[in-house]
Amino acid sequence: MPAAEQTVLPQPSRAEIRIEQVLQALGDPVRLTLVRALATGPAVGIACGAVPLPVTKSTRTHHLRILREAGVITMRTEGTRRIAVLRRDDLDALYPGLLDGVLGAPH
Amino acid sequence: MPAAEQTVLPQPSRAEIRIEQVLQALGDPVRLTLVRALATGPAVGIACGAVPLPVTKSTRTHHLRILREAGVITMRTEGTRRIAVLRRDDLDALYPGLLDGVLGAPH
DNA sequence: ACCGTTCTACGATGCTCGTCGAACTTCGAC
DNA sequence: GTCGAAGTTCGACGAGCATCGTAGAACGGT
Repeated sequence: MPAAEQTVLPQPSRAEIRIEQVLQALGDPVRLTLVRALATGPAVGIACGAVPLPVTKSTRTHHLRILREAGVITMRTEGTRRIAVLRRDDLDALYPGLLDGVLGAPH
Repeated sequence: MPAAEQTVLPQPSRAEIRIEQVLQALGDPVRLTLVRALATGPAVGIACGAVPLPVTKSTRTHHLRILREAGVITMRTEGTRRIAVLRRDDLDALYPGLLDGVLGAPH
C-alpha cells in the first residue's frame, strides 16, 4: 500500500496539558535523562531504544507513556520503531522558561 | 530577652539543591497550592497555618518538610509560629525561568 | 502558674509508583 | 514463509509516599 504511516499515539492537546502532570513527569531521573537526550538530539526526534538507560524495555515503555500522557513528548510509529519528539512549542507556550530552566540544570 | 529568634530549620545549600527533587516537590497539588500562596503573598513569608488546605495539620507539616528539604522554601521559627519563605533567589539562580513558568500556569 | 494556640514527632495504614520478567504483536529481511 | 529485532501489555513485587490520629514540646497571654 502507498503512503500512510502517520500513526501518532494519543496525547493531550495543548489545552489539556496540566502543570502538575508535567512536573511530576519531569521529576524522575530516568525520564529526565530521556528528555535531555531528546532536547540535545535532532529536532526530528530519535528512536526510543537509542537512548542508553539502566532499565529494561518494559520500564522504558512505561516512562515514555508517562511523558506522552503528560504532554511532554509526541510519539509516532515508523516501521518497527517508535520515534519520540519533545513538544517544545507547546511547553514553551504554556510555561515560558520552564523547559529551559530544567534543561539548563547541572547534569 | 533581647534579640535572638533566628531559628532557621535545616535546609540544603544552593549547591545541594537537586533539580529532580525540586520538580518532584512541585509536582504535588497540595504543595503547588502552598508554593503559589507563598509566591503571591508578602515577601517576608507567611505562617504555614494561614494557607487553607484540604488536609490535616500533620499532613501539612509533611508537605512543608518535603518542600524545605528539596530547597524550595525556608522556614524559621517566630514565637509559636513557623514562617515559610519561598527561596526565589536560589531557584532563579539555579534554574532561571522555571519558577516563573510554573507560577504562570493556569490555576 | 495555668491554659490555649501552634506546630512537630511518632506510629500505622492504604495506595501509588518504579521496576522486572514473560508472553504477545508487528515489522523487515533473508 | 520463517526468523529475529523492536516495543507493548500484563501481572506481580517492593519501596516510598500521602494521609491520618494521637501525643508532646514551645511560646504567649491572662
